[in-house]
Order: sequence, then structure tokens, then C-alpha cells
Amino acid sequence: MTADPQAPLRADAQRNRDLIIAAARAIFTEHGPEVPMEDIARAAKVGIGTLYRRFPDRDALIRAVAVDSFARLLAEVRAAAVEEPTAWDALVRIMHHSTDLQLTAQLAMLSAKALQILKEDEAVCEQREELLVELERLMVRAQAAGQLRPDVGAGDIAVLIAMALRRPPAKTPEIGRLSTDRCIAIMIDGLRAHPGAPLPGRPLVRDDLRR
Amino acid sequence: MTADPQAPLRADAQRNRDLIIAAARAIFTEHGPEVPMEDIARAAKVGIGTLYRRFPDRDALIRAVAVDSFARLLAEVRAAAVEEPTAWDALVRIMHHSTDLQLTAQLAMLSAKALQILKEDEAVCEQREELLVELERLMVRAQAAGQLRPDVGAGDIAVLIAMALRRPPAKTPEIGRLSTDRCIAIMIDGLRAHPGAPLPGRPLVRDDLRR
DNA sequence: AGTATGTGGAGGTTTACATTCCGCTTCACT
DNA sequence: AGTGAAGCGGAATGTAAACCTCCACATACT
Repeated sequence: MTADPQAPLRADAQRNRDLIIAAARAIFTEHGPEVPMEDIARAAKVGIGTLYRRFPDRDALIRAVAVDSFARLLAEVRAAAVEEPTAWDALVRIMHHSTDLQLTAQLAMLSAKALQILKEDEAVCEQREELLVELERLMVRAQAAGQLRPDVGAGDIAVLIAMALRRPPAKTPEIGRLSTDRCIAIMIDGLRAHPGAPLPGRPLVRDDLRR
Repeated sequence: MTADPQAPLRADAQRNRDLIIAAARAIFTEHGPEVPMEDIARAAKVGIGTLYRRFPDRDALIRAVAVDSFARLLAEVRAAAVEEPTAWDALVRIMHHSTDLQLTAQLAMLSAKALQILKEDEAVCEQREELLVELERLMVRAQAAGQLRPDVGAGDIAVLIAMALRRPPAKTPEIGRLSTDRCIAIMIDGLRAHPGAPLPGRPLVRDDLRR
């Protein structure tokens, strides 16, 4: 029932549905996917009943948000790949600026619960695969150009991102943002070609992330 | 009532107390400080009643574990500072090998709840301060020796560590460990002197972490 | 204007966790 | 080896929070 196109929604209902997804996106990004349904309804300025009619349970909502967020991120990645002068610049841009990235990583890698749900969703899995393919393509290009260190795989980047974007509670929001930015910048410097020390083990690749 | 030395515990009681702390340490490290008390009791092979007699509530337990974990970490840091040939090596050793580091970071930076509790504990705050002083000392040495990039502060490292050590759930424990190791190695390379790009903002220092 | 569709949110139900309590066990001391 | 104090386990109870249903009322579409 995630998307049920055979009965087009009434205009107000469609509007509410969008509001709910937007609110869920914001709240999931901030507090993870296990916040009470009521909070989401409140943020969307909608009654709980409405939320439940549109998404019969939390899983459905998570799936819908994930589809949305993955699609946005994919678009962002493709845009960066085309618009930036080099693959490396595209990677840097994505890592630094994407909030969809944050949500996606959170859903796909940090919450065991969400992972479980998404793993069983055909559409999401496909999107995910596309995303990783796109990422790998960028990385190969950046490695060929000698900008990205050769001993990392897409899995490494994914892990790095997932870690970096789990922002710890900070003194103030500004410090929180600053610390995330700096952290990512340090990671990026660690990803440049000709770094100090060879990495342990072997590169993590796409398949290492599948669970 | 965390430590009540006026009535020395019976031998078996003392043993159980130690078991409980050890179990709590393991479980907190793995799953954060909000796991059900019952899980901790089970892991310690002890009845819930016992747990509650020794630690009247979760806060007391968290405090006790924190004191223990901070002390261990401080010892580890000092040992590394003395035993390793350079300050840089000491930093690397600590980042790579310390599980107490993981727990400490988790308690001190990632869980809002734990933070709240610890912030109000005199002893813990002092330990924390000592720890950061020691870290800063190492960093200054490593920067003076030209090994650590000059534009980072102790706060940056603390944030980095807290992020890195929040291990996402992985396909297998081996992959989990590998990904953490690689992630840390990448961060370390990003921390070396003469990296690619200057970091944004200003160094995060000790005080930025106080909340 | 009439009807199908959508809405809000009060409240019953479920769940999960914290905490207490007390009959039985183990220790420590003589 | 006997005895009382200290300790133990875990079933039972309390409690808070989140889930989700339901229905009188509202809104959109034709």
C-alpha cells in the first residue's frame, strides 16, 4: 500500500501525504526512524488518524520515505557527476552538502530496524544498487585520475559517510554543524591519493554492505 | 550509594558487583547505555534483584561504569604516551586499539541521557578533564614534531573518535571490525600534517565539548 | 446539493521496562 | 557444624509510552 495509484487521491489528501513525507524526512534525519508516529503527525500538522490511513504502519512510512530519499540522493549524485569538473570534486561536493545523503545513510546503514524493512523492499533495493553503482563509477574515475587513493572501495566510502553523518549531540547547533564539516573534511583528506599509510585489510566493496 | 565503603561487601557480593560492571561495560559498548536492566543482569549471570541491590537505579550503574571506563582509558593514554617512540605513534595506537575509548566516547558524547547523568557527577567530570588535558598534551607534541596537522584541536579528535567508534551493524562481525579499522586508518591519514586542504572554521577545542 | 472521500484526536489495548518483595541460599565467624 | 546476617533470584506488580481503531464531523468533487 506504499503507493496505490489505482485510486488517485483527492487533492487535499495528496497534499497531506506530501506533508507527512516531508515531515518524516526531517524528523528521521534528526532523530532516526524510531520516533513516535505521533511526533511525525504533529510535525506534519496532521492528525494521527490521517497518518495511519495513508501509511498503515511505520514500515510503510519508512519505505515511502526511503524511496523518496534515495531518489533525491541519486539525482544529486548524478547532478554532481555531470556538473563538477572532476569526479573527485563531485565526491567532495556530495559528501559535504547532501542532507539526503545523511538520511539515506541513516536509513540504509545505521538503524537495524530500518535496514530490515528496506532489505525486503524490491524497489528500494534496486535504487540502492543504482546508487552504489553510480558511486563506484565516480570512484573509479577519481582513482584513474589519481585523485582518490586506490585502496578504497565504495563500501569504505559508504561506511565513512554513515559514520560521519551521525551527528553527536553538541553544545550548540553551530558547533554541531562545524564539527560535522570538519570531520568530513578530515576524512576527505584521508581519502586523497598518496596518503600516509596503506589501509589494513582489503577495500570494502559494494557486496560487503549487503546483509 | 555508588560506592559505600563503610560496610565492606561480602566476598561473593563483591565478585558479583565486579561481574555486573564488566557485563555492563560490554553491553553498553555494544548497544549503548539504554539497554534494559534485565539484559545486563542476564549477561552478568546475576538476578535482577542483585543488580538493584548494588545499584539502586540505572544512573548509579552508568556512573560506576563511567568511572571505571574513564580510569582505564586514562591509564591507557598515559601508557601509550610513555611507551611509544613519538606522540604521533601514541595517538595512532590509542585510536586503533582502545575499546575503552569506544565506551568512553559513547558515554561521554553520543548518548544524551548518559551525558546528562555524567555531567552532574563531580568525579567523572574531573576524570574527563584530565583525559582531555592528556590528549591535548599529546597533540601539541605531535604538532610540534610536524606529524599531526596543526589546524586540529582536541575537540576535533574527540568528535572523530566518537563518530568512528559507533560501529554500524555489519554483515558479519569481521566486516564490522574491518570497516572500523579502515575508517580509523583513513581518518588518521586525514590527520597527518601537510594534508590536501585546509579545514573549515576553526579548531574545536576542549571547551567546545562541554555542554 | 449530494455523496464519496478525508480528517482529527480521544481513548482502549498492547508492550516493554523498571522496580519491589520475600522465601531460600551462602557466607563468615565461633 | 551451627547460627545469624548478608546476599540471592526471579515472579509479580506497577507504570509509562507508543500503537492503532473508530466515528462524528469536515471537505472536495461532480
